[in-house]
Amino acid sequence: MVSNHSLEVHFPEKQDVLKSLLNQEGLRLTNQRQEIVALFTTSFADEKHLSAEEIHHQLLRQGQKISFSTIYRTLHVMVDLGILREVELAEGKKYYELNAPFASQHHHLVCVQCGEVHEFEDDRVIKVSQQETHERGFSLLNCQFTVYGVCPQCHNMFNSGG
Amino acid sequence: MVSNHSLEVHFPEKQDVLKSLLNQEGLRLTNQRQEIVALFTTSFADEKHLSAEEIHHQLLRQGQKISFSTIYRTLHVMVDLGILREVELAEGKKYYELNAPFASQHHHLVCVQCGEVHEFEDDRVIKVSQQETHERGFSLLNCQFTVYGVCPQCHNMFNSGG
DNA sequence: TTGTGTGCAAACGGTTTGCATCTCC
DNA sequence: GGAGATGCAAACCGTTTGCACACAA
Repeated sequence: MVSNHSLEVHFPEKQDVLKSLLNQEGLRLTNQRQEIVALFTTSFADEKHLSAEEIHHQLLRQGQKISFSTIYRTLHVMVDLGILREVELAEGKKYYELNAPFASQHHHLVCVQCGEVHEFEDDRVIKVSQQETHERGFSLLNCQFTVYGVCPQCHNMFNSGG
Repeated sequence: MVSNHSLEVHFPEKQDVLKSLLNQEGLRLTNQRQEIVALFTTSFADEKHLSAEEIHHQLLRQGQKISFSTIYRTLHVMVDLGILREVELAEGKKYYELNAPFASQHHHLVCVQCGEVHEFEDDRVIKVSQQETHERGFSLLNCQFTVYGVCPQCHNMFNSGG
């Protein structure tokens, strides 16, 4: 059987990019910051929209001890650097995801029953943003488009399960 | 000079609609509920996106004494009845506005500096929502599209004021 | 008259902050 | 060595809730 060692390398170039982005602002690359960002950049992470609590939970499971203050402070730093962006998916808590150009410009379709989140891209959304801001003389910073509905699985549950 | 008495009538038919919507559900029309909904329906209200705190403030200024618990409970009732809907405009607090069909389907352009909110309509946004939900078998409940930018006035302030 | 609505105050949950200690540059 | 980062615990702030009293139907 072939060694899967290559799957386990730590992609040092990613850490270098992160380090120089931080150092440019007089900030430092710490273990905690690395681990938090890694949750968003590892190719095996299928859930890329993370709340502070989910980050805490995942790092604890990996054996990393980290405080909520550090998580919140790191998330702010990453948003300021443009590495992450905040998204509104559910009520009462904030979610974070990789920001463009580190990830594609996309929007979200959320099932209000099970919380499942789909991403999608559509140029029309960007065009409407550009048109509206241009017409009113605004500069465009950001836009959030979130569609709420019920997914097929949850539909079936209600229809068959009573 | 002509009396402006007609401007001051209380549009009793609006209260009747509200009362029957409530009574259908076994709920009651109280003074507090009337006053809260009136903030959204009076034609002179130029700021139609209100938070619980703004509602509290405006009613106090009108000499109405009301508690936050009543405001929050009323907002929930009105959302359940479909009269109001929640919108995400700023961080950390919820805003409410008249819901369709009591108001038009629209979206928001927000200045992140001064908080000014513009409403706009665009069929493309609804079409994208319908297309995405249809493609994935979701039912469409709701969508929120919010564009963030800087308005011309705030631009000028930064450019000229230093 | 009775069940719904209100106000008060306390609880709640996610987030922020002050401070002592630690660590990256 | 010194500025910046961390962890802890307490504070914070918008929101929710339990309970006694008030009021619409």
